[in-house]
Amino acid sequence: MNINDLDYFNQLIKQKNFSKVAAAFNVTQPTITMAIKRLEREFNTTLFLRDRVHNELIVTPSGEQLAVHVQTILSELQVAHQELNHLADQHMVLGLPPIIENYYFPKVAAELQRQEILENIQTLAGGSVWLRNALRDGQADVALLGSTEPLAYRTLVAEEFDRQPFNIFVSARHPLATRKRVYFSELKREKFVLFNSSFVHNTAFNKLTRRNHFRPDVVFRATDTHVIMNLVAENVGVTFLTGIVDQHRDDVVRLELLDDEQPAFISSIVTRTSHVLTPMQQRVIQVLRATLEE
Amino acid sequence: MNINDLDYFNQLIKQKNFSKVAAAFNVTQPTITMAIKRLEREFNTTLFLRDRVHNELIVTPSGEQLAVHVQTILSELQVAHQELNHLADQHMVLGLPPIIENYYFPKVAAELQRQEILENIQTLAGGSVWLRNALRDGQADVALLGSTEPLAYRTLVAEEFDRQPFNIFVSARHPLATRKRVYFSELKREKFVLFNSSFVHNTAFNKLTRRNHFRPDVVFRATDTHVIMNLVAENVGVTFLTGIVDQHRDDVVRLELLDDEQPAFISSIVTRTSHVLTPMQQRVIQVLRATLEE
DNA sequence: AGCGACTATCAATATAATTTATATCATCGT
DNA sequence: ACGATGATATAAATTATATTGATAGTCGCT
Repeated sequence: MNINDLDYFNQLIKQKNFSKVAAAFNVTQPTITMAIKRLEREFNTTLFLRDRVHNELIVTPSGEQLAVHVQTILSELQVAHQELNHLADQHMVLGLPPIIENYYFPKVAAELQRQEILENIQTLAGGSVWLRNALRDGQADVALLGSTEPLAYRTLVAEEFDRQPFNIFVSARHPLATRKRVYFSELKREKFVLFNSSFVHNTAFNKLTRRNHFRPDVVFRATDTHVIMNLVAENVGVTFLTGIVDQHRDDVVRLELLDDEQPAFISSIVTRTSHVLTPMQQRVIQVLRATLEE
Repeated sequence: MNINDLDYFNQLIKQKNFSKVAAAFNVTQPTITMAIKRLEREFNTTLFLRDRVHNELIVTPSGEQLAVHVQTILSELQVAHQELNHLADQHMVLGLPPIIENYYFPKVAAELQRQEILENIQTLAGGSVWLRNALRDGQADVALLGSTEPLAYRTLVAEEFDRQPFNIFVSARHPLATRKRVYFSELKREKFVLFNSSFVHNTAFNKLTRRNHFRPDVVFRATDTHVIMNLVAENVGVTFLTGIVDQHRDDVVRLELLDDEQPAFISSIVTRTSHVLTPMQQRVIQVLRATLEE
């Protein structure tokens, strides 16, 4: 059996049209016909019903079932390709969401540099949700991810290294600036400056607004903490961030939340279950652990 | 890329000898050489180091990494083959450990027969541990499994339908027969008649003996409840079983355990995550649910 | 009836895998 | 040092397999 046939099959499941699949792979239409025939013979079953009456291609239960396996086979191959590329180049790709890159990574980088392995690390930036997929697809080998629940995915191994409460940040000129702690419900009338939706902050924030039954007035969304903090300082709105962000400014005040059952910002070191760590990668992970879990 | 090449590669990882792999597949040795070359070109890397000095084949890190993926790919294909076979034959294979077959399945079978789908079900007997692997490898499509902990495996979905405490059964002539409840520690000096090690009962039993710091005197092990019960009735020893076993005899007395934190016999309906249920299979599972979860 | 959108069939051709035969390389025994 | 042995590699010939190009079949639509 040839991987090509699986590729063709996979596309046919999606496109449901032999000719279009052929075009997509730059081969002629009979090629696809033959490929599917080969698979049908190999598995001794019918995978598609060519319904000429309604002019549509119907996937049989066998076809549906095979499609599931073919998917994992193809993605497994894709991951293998990427992993072996990284191995050949002697580098590893470390996924880092901006917040973690800003507030945890400097410490790590210093140690990695001391051990002369920083040069072997390529970082990949992106929101935690996006990075989780990149990790699954083999684009990244290791990632530091934020989440509001402990990460539990089939294909990933996560090791929690920190858990931070979320805080509210307001301008020093804001009425709440004299407080140390607030209930989330006290923020019903506030304007918010927040991260955009690729950040876990939003999951947590949404949980809290839903629990407190209000629709927040979000006046701006950004992807950069400093932009958000500057807006907060200008009293454009208040924000919702972890305590780990920059606190070295006197024009912004941090307030703790008094609510019970607050969501937490959980940071984890995550790898694929299928990933075999090289000695270099093991050292990197050990540095991550040693530096982050303290 | 050809699946054959992956097969050859997989064997070579295990056997570390080109000629032997060739022999195993009934092909000539250059075939293997070429197959590995193709893979090395495809992945643009070296998979094996041919160490002629020490006359051994060394797997490179890339080789190790690829091996992991090749394994899952091949097993995925194997599962696909079996599943499609079952689909074509319009049957499903239901894994049943003997205890569950005896004490839960009769009810289920009656209902399945009423719905005329019993004929489509092939049962596969075996211990819960063995059946778990059979399910993973595609030999079974659905299984009812016993366990002492909730089942949580990457590739399997489990749905608990019952949880039973374990009980002690003694002969009516036994000194403890007048009691209703005992502590497990009171059984230190007893002789035991038990199931053999392919049953989860053992896991639970061992937990209790360890917790109570004693080495049980096991005088006999069997695979059949009735054999065990007959021996207990004859006062050969006492036994440790779930309460669901046959209680319609007056020569044996059931005692509950008074211990805190007792292990439980958890019964679950288990399927593969990758398995697509046909309408027939869905009906079967619905019958299982309806009959068992009540 | 004829056209358009699909899929199947088949002989010819192109591509790829396997075999057969032989070469290379390192080791071991004498 | 020499030849035998066990292992993998190489190259040409052979065999097997995939793809193409041309064409035919089927159905709906107008």
